[in-house]
Parts: sequence; structure tokens; C-alpha cells
Amino acid sequence: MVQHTNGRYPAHEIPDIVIRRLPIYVRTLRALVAAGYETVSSDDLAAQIGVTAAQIRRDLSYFGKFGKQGKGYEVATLVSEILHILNLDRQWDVALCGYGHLGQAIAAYRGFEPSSFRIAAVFDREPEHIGVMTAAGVPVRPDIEITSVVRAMGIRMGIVAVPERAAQDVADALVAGGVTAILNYAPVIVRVPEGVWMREIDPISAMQSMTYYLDSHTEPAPRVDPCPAPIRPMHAAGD
Amino acid sequence: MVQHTNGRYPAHEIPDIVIRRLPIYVRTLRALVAAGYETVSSDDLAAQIGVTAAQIRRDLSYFGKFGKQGKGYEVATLVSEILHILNLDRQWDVALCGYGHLGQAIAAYRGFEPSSFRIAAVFDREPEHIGVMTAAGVPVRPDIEITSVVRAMGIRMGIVAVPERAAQDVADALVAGGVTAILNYAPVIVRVPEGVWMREIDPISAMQSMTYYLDSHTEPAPRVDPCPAPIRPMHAAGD
DNA sequence: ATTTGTGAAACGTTTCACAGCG
DNA sequence: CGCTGTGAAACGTTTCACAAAT
Repeated sequence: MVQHTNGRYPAHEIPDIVIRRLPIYVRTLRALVAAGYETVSSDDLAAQIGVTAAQIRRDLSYFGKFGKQGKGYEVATLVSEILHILNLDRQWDVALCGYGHLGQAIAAYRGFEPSSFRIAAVFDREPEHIGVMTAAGVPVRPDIEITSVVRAMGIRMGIVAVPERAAQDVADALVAGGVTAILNYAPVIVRVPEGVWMREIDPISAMQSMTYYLDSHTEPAPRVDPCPAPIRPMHAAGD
Repeated sequence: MVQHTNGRYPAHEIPDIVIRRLPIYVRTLRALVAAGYETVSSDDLAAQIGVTAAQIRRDLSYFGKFGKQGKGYEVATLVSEILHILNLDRQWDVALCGYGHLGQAIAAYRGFEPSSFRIAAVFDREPEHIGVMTAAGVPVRPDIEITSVVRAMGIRMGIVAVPERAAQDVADALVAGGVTAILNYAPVIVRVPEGVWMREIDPISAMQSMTYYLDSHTEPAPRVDPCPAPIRPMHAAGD
């Protein structure tokens, strides 16, 4: 019942593109906390991220008023607020499907826990992987158990890291077990029912779109200086 | 000199979002070729991909006229046309930076060659990785050689698969060597000079944005039937 | 003085709808 | 008749610019 809209914007009207930017705000704000900042203006935060200050203010305004005029935003508080908006003030169990090279890299990645996720179940098709333990102590189970285990554990999110020919079946099994959010690494369009969220991780497409801008007959652009300034520790700020 | 615009749309006016969709069109069209299709209408292609037919027609219209009224598009020809537009009718050497779990998974992935890419150089910081050969026979070199090797090999694209604290340095080294397109897997904002293209692979952000839609207190949505139809082999199409 | 939150304008993208071609 | 290519309209997103708050 505790919804994060403050009455003005029904949740279903908030653009998804705004939602997708919030994790970047969290990440950057956390870096600012680590650097010793207590408050930040939308201008400074925007400079860090490489977007406009107006965009940050507009994005946040969908959810409430978090800043103070003349002062900016209290960094630690804003992190908590956004984490709450995103339902990240709890941990989410995730089912990892596929324990090949990619799946093993995902299982070994130390970035999930601090991001509110836990690889709670792992599945694979290959007999030689079954029964293996991940570094976190999760056993690899046969893929035929996806639906039943996901359902029994109440898992709501899945990662598809299997070859493209298996991706649709694996996604169907996840959905059958009650999963409503899927991160898909397979280079194929996976169809899911209404009400199931899906995000694609598609490095090949990303690379194939960048080659458009790489003229085959031209040498690299001339060297320019590196860019805007990175976060500096608070204590170094003097003038 | 052989540019892919046919005179009406200068390349610099074509929206990047259109460019980013072209690889999906290629992938889907190739699946249609494999299923025995010779022509396809924008309606059918749109249904396969899950977008509107108007969007496909508009996207393609930026580059020329590839269809025939009353007939649709010749599938094999359209694949070639789009590959040409994207500069994918050649192979691109790519520098992989980082040979940890993720880098090893990337190096082992068999999807690059058919997508016009080749992992041509691999770099890592850890002494125990240096000198190791990838499955494709590429030696892992120390990261201090990134700039010189990339420059010597004429490499134009790089993949950053190192921990976030090293990502900026590695990207700088790539750019110093002449790289102008970077795929970044590190969960940090990497700053690059004007003229360098960058795409982010950010699974954690993708997951953190999906949790917004997973109400913490609600059980999974009721079961619905699986969706639109997948590609069927031509020979099965009868009615 | 500084900075937020937000109407209104500007800009970008998608969809409609249909003339015209095969 | 079926389907493309595309003006024009609709829709979505970003930016401007400023009143109000401290």
C-alpha cells in the first residue's frame, strides 16, 4: 500500500525511460557519498552523469520534492528515496538460467549483492554442470526444474544466459514458475505474456550499430583532451 | 566515397535510434532467410520483431527504397543492404580489455565472427593472465601495451571488461591508440572525447529498473497464453 | 545569491492514413 | 488488390526560463 508516488503522478503514467535512469542516479549519488559529499545540486549531479540539470529535476519531480532551494539535494537521503521508489530497499532473489561461460561469469560477479540482488538458484541443461556449486554455494540444477524451483522459492526475476535456441523455452519455464521480470542475454527476440517485463542485453547489436559511425576508409579522429571533470573528494575542494 | 545515403538524408541527420534498430532487422531477416522466406512484407517483419510496420518502413526510408509495392522486401537483398549501411560488409578487429570471468566469456563467445567482428587483441592487468592464449589463439598481453598494440594493429573498436576502478584508464588507453568506438561493461560512467562512440552494457541497471514494476507485496500476475507466433518454416505455411 | 520545481515551448519519434505503384 | 514510401498529425521527451523558496 505504501506507493512511492505522492499523489500527483499515478505510477502507470511515469515514463519507463525515467525509471531506467534512476539506477544511474543512485550509482552516481553513492559515489558522491563515498567522496564525502553531503549535498549536491542538480547542476553538479548532471555534470557528473553527463546529462542536463533540468532532466534530473524533471525526473525526480515525478516522484516528489526531494531538494531544497538554494541548497540542492541531501545526497544520502536522495539515495534512500530512489532505492525506495525502485523497490530496492530489500533483496531480490534471482534465477540464473545457463551456466556456460557467460552464466559462470554472472554467477561469479560480486556486483549483485550491493545492488539488492542475489543469485538464489542456477540452472543448466548440461549433465556435467549439474550439481556443481557456485562460489556463493548455490548448486546448479537441471533446467527441467526451473518452473518448480522458481515457484517454490517465490522467485520473481530471472536471467536468461543460454544459447539462443534454448532462450524461448527457458523464458517460458521461468514465466510458468511466476517470474515477471527477465534479463535476456540471448541474441533472439523472446516473447513473453502481458505483464512480464523484459530487458535485453545485446552487445553484438550495440557493436553493430557503432560501426555505422566508423567510416571504413577513414583514420581515427584527431586527439582531443579527455573531457569534463570526474568526482573529486570533498576534502580537496578548496576554492 | 561510397556512402549509403541516396542523397535525400545526410548521414548526420539520421537518428541514432534508427541506427540502433538496424542490427535487429538484420538478425530477424537472417532468421527468415534460414526459414526459407524469399520476400517479406513490413507487416510480417514487424510482427516477428514486435514493432509496427510503419516504423520499419520509416526506418528503411532514411536510406533508400528497398521494397516493391504489392510484394514486400526481398529478404536476402535487404540483409545485404543493411549490412552495407552499417559498414558490416567487412570484418572489424576488436580489442578486448579485461580477461577476468567476463572477459573470458566474451573471448569464448562464438557469436562475434558471424557478426563481422574478431577479437584481435586481448589485454589484462594480472600477471598470471599474461601470455595465456584464448581459444581463438590470441595471446593475452599486459594492459600497458593497449595503446601501442591497438595503434599498430589499426584497431578501431574496443571492449572494456575490467573492474570499474580501471575502466577510465583502459578507455583512455584505447582512445590514445586510435579507438573511436567502445563497448563498456564497467558499471561506471566513462568519459571519452568528442568523436568517440560509446555504448553501455549495464545489466545491473536493467535489473534495478525492472524491480520498480515488481510490487514487493504482490504475487506474480495470473497466467496468460504465451503470445504472438514465432517464425514458421516457409514449407509449413499452407493457408 | 542560489537552486528547486514546473508551466510552456521546443524538439524528437512514432503512428496514421493514403496516394501511387506493381 | 496488396503493399510501399511518406506527408501530416499525434504523441513522447527534453529543455527553457522563471516564480518561489531559503
